[in-house]
Amino acid sequence: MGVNDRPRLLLIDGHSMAFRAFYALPAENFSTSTGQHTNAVYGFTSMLVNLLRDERPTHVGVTFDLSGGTFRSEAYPEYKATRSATPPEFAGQIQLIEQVLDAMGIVHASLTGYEGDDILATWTQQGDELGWESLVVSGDRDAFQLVDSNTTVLYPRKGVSDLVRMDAAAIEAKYGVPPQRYPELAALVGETSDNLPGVPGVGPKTAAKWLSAYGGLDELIGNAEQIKGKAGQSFREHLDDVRRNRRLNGLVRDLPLETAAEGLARRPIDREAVNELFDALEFRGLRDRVFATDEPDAPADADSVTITPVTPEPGALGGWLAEHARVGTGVEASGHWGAGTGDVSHLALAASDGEAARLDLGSLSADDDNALAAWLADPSATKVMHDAKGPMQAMSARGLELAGLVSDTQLAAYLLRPDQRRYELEELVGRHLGLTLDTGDGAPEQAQETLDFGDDPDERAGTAAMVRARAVGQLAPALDKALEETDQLGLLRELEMPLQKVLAAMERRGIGVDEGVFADLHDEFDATVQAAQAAAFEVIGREINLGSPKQLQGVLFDQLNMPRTKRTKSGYTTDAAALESLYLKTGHPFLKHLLAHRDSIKLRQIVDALAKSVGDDGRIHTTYLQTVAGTGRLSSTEPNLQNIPIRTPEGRRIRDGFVAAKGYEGLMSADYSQIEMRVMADASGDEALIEAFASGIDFHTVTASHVFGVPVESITPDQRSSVKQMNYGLAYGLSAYGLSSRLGVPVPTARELMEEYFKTFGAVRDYLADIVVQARKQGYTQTMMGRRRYLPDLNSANRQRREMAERMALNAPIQGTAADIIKVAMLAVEQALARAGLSSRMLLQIHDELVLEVAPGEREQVQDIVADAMTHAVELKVPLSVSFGYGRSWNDAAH
DNA sequence: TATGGGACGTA
DNA sequence: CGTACGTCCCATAC
Repeated sequence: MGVNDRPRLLLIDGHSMAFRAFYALPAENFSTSTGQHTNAVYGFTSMLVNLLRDERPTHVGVTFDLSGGTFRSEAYPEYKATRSATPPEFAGQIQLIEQVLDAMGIVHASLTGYEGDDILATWTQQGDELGWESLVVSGDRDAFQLVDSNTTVLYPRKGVSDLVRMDAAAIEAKYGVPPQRYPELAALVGETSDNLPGVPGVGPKTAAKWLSAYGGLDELIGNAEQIKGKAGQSFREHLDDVRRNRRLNGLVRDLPLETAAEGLARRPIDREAVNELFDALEFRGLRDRVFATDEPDAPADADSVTITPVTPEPGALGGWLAEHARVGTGVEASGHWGAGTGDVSHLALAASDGEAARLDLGSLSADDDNALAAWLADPSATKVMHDAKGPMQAMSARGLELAGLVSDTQLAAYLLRPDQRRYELEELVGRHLGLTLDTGDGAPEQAQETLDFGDDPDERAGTAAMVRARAVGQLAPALDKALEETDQLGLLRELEMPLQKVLAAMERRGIGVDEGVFADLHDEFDATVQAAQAAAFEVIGREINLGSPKQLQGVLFDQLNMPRTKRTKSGYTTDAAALESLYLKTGHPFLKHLLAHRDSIKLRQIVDALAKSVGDDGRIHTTYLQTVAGTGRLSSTEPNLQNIPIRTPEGRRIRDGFVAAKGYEGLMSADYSQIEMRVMADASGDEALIEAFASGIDFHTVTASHVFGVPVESITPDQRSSVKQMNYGLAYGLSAYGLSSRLGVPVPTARELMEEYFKTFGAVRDYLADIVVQARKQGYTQTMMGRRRYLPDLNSANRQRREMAERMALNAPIQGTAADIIKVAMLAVEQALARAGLSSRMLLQIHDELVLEVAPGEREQVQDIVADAMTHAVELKVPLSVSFGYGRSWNDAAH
């Protein structure tokens, strides 16, 4: 339990500590992207975590005040009446703190008519009666009256982390009275913050002297006449105030509470809830500190993942695999991987019967080596892994083929909760199996009971790897079940698992580059950067860092006195749109040079990053992330090949650097036309929209013709452009305000356009509205293929968060269905190319586009295959249309 | 030395 | 005051 066996009660005055945290941390530095301030939540939680870590309480309770009066304000309306209104940044943070406490399994309480302090006092009293030790954390000095030999107050000296221990001796030393007399002293002196005036001319020193001399307040009052001097006179004149103060500052110790002290025992943290909440609060570092408080005392009722380690004799591996590793074997690879390659040094295998082996791939006998390779390649010997794509690359680089991988627990966990930031095996095992994962480096006394991790670091790593392999093996069926229950098992097995293999292949292939192009572009962009910078310096007569928003603001708004732009968290924006508008207003040449500098330096940076990422094989190998996008999209990293410039002519030239390499004849680009609008047409069943797609006429023109009620031929470029913005904005929850700022027209004009649009495509409006209604009711959105996204904020009391969630809800099924569709198409392309025996291959996916490297003479066949795969990936109420481009480089393949 | 914000590239 | 991402740089806190 702790150093002694006595239960230890930690009681926190929630409001007072939340306020301290609020003023200790700058609100402007703590807010979510939705605008909710979180400084008090962060500070409070951080303090709580430190207390749990340092004080090791067995029981924890937090109290809050309720708005509205208490028996004190009832008796004395002026009580706390001078307190200024809570700052708007504090709004909502108490509720968030309560959510944090709920997720952490900590009881919190409040009671109508009473203050949080009264609840603290009641719990302390109960603890006292049970012979427990209490720690009361409060920034309110009234709490000092609770101090006795069992109870210590932790009083914040500065901020929320610097808490001073106020025990009886400390209070006596500071105030000259024992703790139980502290409220008597306070009654004499008064408490400004509570608006309780004391006796004028009487400070803590005099008050302490009197109380000591007479032995208490009652005795002092009884002898009021005897007190000499001005102070004595003042005291006699303010006796009623003193009596009132004493009545009000006495804490109530016998409240009828829902949860008594015994009910405050620490409970395990709800990791899922913490993750979800901290995701929403955009807390990162704090999460692990919170989880760390869960560990030390938790394993009591949490079993560990266990294994029976075995070491097959040389030559006996085949036999062991045949006997034990038949189905559902957990596999954990050790090694390194990335950029489409890697190496694996060890494999830990955990059979479903609990036997586990760890194999050093460098020292296997020839027989065992063959047996392992055959087992890995055997599709009927099913395996499960966690985050398998990297290890797949590493195995592949060793010439090992992996077949029969039936689940990846990271992918499965992603489908269950796509908005999670991390999918660590430890957490999944805790959440879905209620087990802990002993890794051998923590809680050794626990581990010893089940497993001997040994002293040798290699041996410990080996045991940990086998445990992880076993954990994966146990986790997979649990996740399967959860996916089954949400109708997403097919997504895992038929879509994400096969796609993982395809992505691995694409990463391995990489894309060919012409490094000379990048070198030339670097020089060219660099020259522009230098020229623009020199010109900019010339204009303002000094040299600054043009990349520093702060220095830029100094030049624009102080030196040049330009009108202020839109506010950011720390100053005024200097983004391109703002600079453009400043240029329109002022015509100042500095802005022109600055914008040119921005453009060129960004392009140079992109080119340099690409040049640096070219591998030894002269190709760039991105890594696709399959579990990060909340909607089901892929993302691309190191380098990100999904954001290579295309909009400007200069940027587009970077695509000249991506080329078909030796043995291939060209790059083919295939992209879906307006796939999201087609998804919307299908999902909404809107006849006009379906008809628009069926007509075969340019989509934006034909929708514009519907909206404006004029023939296609008379649609002006402006009209087409407006409706195009509208078409694109629809899937994002565009508002009239947003549309107006994009079109550069007044809000009413934008609103009219929207109304006209929805009059024309009424079913689209109904569909979009229904998505939100359904999602709010169910708690999640769904794509055509059943991919879910949970959006708890749809029911948030915070309008900003709620509306943000509504836009996410609108977008998720549309973007997500488009993502599902291209994933299906990718599987079909990969399979059809292989089946046709072609050497051409798929290299990149950019959300609605596929890039392929085409072998000589295969162009036509490849295009047919890709067209068929993409257009028939799914059957919609409208045709899926794909446009193709072809050329030596990615730029030449534009269409 | 890590972290967050601002800015900006893509679909 | 449309969604979904990743990366760079600077400024700030540690």
